[in-house]
Amino acid sequence: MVSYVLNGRMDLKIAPATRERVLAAARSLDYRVSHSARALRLGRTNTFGFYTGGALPDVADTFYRKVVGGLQQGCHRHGRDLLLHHACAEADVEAVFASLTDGRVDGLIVLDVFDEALVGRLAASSTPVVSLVNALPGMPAVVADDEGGERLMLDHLVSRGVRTLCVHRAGERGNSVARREAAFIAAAEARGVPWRACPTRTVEPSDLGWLAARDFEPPAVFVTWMDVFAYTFIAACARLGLRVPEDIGVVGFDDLPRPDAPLVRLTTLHAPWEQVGLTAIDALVTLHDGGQVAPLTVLPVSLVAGETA
Amino acid sequence: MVSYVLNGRMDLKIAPATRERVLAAARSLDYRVSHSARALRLGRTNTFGFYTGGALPDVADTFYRKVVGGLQQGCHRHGRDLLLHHACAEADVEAVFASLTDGRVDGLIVLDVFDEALVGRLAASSTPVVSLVNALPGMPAVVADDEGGERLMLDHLVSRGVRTLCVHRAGERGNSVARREAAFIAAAEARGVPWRACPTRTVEPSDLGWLAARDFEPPAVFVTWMDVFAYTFIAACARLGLRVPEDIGVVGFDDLPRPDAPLVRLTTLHAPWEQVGLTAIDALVTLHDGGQVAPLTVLPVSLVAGETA
DNA sequence: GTGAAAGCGCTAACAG
DNA sequence: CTGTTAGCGCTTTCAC
Repeated sequence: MVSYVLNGRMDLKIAPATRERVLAAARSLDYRVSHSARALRLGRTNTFGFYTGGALPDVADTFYRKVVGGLQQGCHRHGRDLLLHHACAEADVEAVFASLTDGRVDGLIVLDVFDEALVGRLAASSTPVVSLVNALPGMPAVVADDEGGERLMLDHLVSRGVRTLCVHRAGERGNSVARREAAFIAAAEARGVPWRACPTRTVEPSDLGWLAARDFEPPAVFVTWMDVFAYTFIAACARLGLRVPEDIGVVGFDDLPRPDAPLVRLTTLHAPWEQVGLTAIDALVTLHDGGQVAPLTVLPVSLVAGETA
Repeated sequence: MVSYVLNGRMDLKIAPATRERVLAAARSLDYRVSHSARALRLGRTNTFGFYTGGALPDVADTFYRKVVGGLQQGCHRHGRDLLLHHACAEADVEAVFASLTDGRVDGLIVLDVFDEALVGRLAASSTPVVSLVNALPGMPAVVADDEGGERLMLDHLVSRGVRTLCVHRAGERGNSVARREAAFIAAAEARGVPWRACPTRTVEPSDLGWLAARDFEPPAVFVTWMDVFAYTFIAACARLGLRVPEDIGVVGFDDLPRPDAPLVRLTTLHAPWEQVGLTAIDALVTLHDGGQVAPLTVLPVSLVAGETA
């Protein structure tokens, strides 16, 4: 059995002479396995796919790398390959769905799929799908404990004697950022700590009027839901001549490494994004093998007490 | 011809009634094409692969996104899919080579493949391969004009009356960073402008002695080969109490957008990384169709006069 | 222990 | 214009 030899299988007894004969022939013919043929025959590809809706904004890069790193590690542990599907902005839902479920991969990890029709198709398909970071209807998800993290953050800020909570209103809905915001506000209200909304979408002067006017009572902290936004805020403060944290503090979420050395160590929440990716692959393997997985897996988040609040 | 109908081919005349019959059957059976079967039959996958050696460091994220964006756009234009291969650090060269050439993709774009054995195998394989950013022996490459860019930069600095050129010695060899460094130094010497080497590998105090001691005569500029390093340098200057560009200027290369708003607009060289990716795909398509491509394609770089030098 | 052969789903060529 | 069929390269079952 040529196939047995080439795959290095030891479960069948093959005469050493025969084995060597096969190997020699393969070498001389410059034999290369055909992935397509094997996949067709086996009905599986030993490959998992990663699909993220639309183009990832540049700001998400480091986060993305963390997640993909976890996926890679998980795939490696289970002897699977990882295929990074590329979102095609112009393609319609059916085309994207077709290309995701054409048998190229045995299962799918999805992130930031906001198209409800696509989510529905994927949830109903026979391909196992696991959602990352955000829970999606109809499929298991692996997420960070956004709510628990924000409660930790509120406790931290209260213990530091903060007087004014300037809460970032990003205007997002139904995703992890929105959950963080809701959880923080709920915690503040439960503790009776006053807060105010700061609709600082960008660092444009029009959005930073409250900051430029120093329209807050120190000690104040600006509470954001992503590190990258906290860093942007720090840059804006520097431009406006405000010191962090003396004039106003700032906190984030993610605890992602920065490409350039930041001027300060940010006070933030550490979310285990690699672990999220790794856990999602574990779930996908279980699903692919016909097992059951929890509809929602929540991974813990911890406080990183830095210098900014 | 069921196949003709399902593929929406109009070159063969099919009776509308038959066409509709086929389509109805496909719908009722929830028919889905099999990528593997089609690939096996056709001997092609309409997919190009992107492979980058080892894990990409976090600092390269934005650059990576730019390049991949260009690849994606190019693939889309040519109706190809893009498969992002994942480097598996533990796997040996033969295993990586086998997985890259198992017929999963019709051609390969490679970036930062430093293993010479792997380069040799790929160059000798029947799979078309195009190298990006760096030229590699035995395969066509698409690169930015590192040398021309650095000449532009030298001219700019000279015209601004710089007196001391502190040149970053990154210690890299044989890649685009090394080419930039060599070209800048050659241009400086050709113009008779003095320069000195500054082995600032990191922002550790031990590497920044010359900067902390202000061991340079203003107006001085620190010349680096990547934006990310220039930003790191700016952060170090801030920590040491030096102003940029008053005390010392700094310039970079890449002109990549920053996730957070930078405090200053960096003086740098704009390299068209998306265009590099796009051009590489064009070349790969030509190669795959049996055509010839130039061994080296050099894309122009332009000066971005910012506020830091 | 080893060789032969069926068949995965698809496309293209060919006969009707 | 339409139905049938060979065969892509692989794995696995079945005779030998």
